[in-house]
Amino acid sequence: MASTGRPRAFDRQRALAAAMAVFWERGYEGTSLADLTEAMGINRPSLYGAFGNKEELFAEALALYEGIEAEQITKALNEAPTAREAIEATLRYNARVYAQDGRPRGCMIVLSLLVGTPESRPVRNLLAERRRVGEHELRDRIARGQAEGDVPSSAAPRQLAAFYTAILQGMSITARDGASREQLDGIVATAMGCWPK
Amino acid sequence: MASTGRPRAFDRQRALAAAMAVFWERGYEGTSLADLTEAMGINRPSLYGAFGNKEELFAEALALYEGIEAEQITKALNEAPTAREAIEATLRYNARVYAQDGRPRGCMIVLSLLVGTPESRPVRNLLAERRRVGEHELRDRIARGQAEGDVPSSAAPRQLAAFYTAILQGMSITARDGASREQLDGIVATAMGCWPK
DNA sequence: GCTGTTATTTATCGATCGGTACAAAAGAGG
DNA sequence: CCTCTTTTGTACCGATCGATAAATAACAGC
Repeated sequence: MASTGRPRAFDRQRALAAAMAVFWERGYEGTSLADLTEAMGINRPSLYGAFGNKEELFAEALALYEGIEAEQITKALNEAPTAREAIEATLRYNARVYAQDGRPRGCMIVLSLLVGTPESRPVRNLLAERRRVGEHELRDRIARGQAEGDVPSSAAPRQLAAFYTAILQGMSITARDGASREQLDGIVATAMGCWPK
Repeated sequence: MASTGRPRAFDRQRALAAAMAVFWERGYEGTSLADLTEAMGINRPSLYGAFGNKEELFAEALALYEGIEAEQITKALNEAPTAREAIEATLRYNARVYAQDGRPRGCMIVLSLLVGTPESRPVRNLLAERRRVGEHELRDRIARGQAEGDVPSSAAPRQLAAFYTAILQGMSITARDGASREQLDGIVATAMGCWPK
């Protein structure tokens, strides 16, 4: 309801997308306010006025990232007829985008901040929580497959989800280390060999 | 041959071990010179005199870390009679130490610095190289198993090594996120299901 | 045109960053 | 004792960190 006042001179969403790209590439602690304002094309007070502070801007950039990625992941998870195909499609999709040109390699949620200063603890917690949610989505899909009969009743959805989550995290690091899509696909192929029979 | 001059008043190896602990816990960029000197119990000029600078100190701390870990890993890899047992022993060992109390969780080589500023690129390259070496050791052990006949000739050592490396990296993140040894062992158990038959 | 509100630019703020200059101190060799 | 060498503690360097104060500019409503 802020129809009054001087109108914002920049596209808030474009600026946010630029911030997301920098955080994704350099991580939370590796990104300075100077990096952000330069990439976003705005001055510091404009950033603070529109986004609060560095931490809030990161949280919003992360939400944008998830919003962009969620569509395809959700599609891969839900549209496949069996849990196994759903998990494999999710892994294959990530193998593709993690090594894609024109964007930072690997997953922003996994790579942005794993260790750091006590001051950045809230950001680490935020990211850990998002990882936990992702793992839960895998688990729910596997449990659904079990309920629908395409996953053996002897399988342990929680354990399988933890395993495929670890694989996705390892793939993010491997992608940052320069692995090609083919190499990531090789990891996916091997990982799918663990599916319960 | 520096028998002359004022003798060093601190234990260099103890100070290095303290630096290693801080780098391991907070990562390279998350650790400040103030953090280091406080943990090491020395003043700044002593640190620079004994270790060069932050980057060289990190490299030496990393070498110490590898030296400590290498013994058990090498033992696990070489003493098992088959490649499968060797890989599983390595994974089990890491599952145990990653979640062990009294030390930072996860692997220092994996977690210390994955993304960051352009200035820290040399450190990232150093860590990526160490990860590559670790992967190569797994590969060599699998290839040896193939030569010795306990691994199917149809198996792909390179692909298997990439897979188990990804698992170890994912386990490091999972451990940092608070996973118990039992949870990590569950991942190991699932991952061993991918072993070629 | 005037008022109220918000965004803009410029110029900082105090704190911390990694890294050192300098002089006093502690040993070895003479 | 004196000299040489290295380490020590103190105090500080310029640069950068995240974040703001203050003044000006651009709009809406009246």
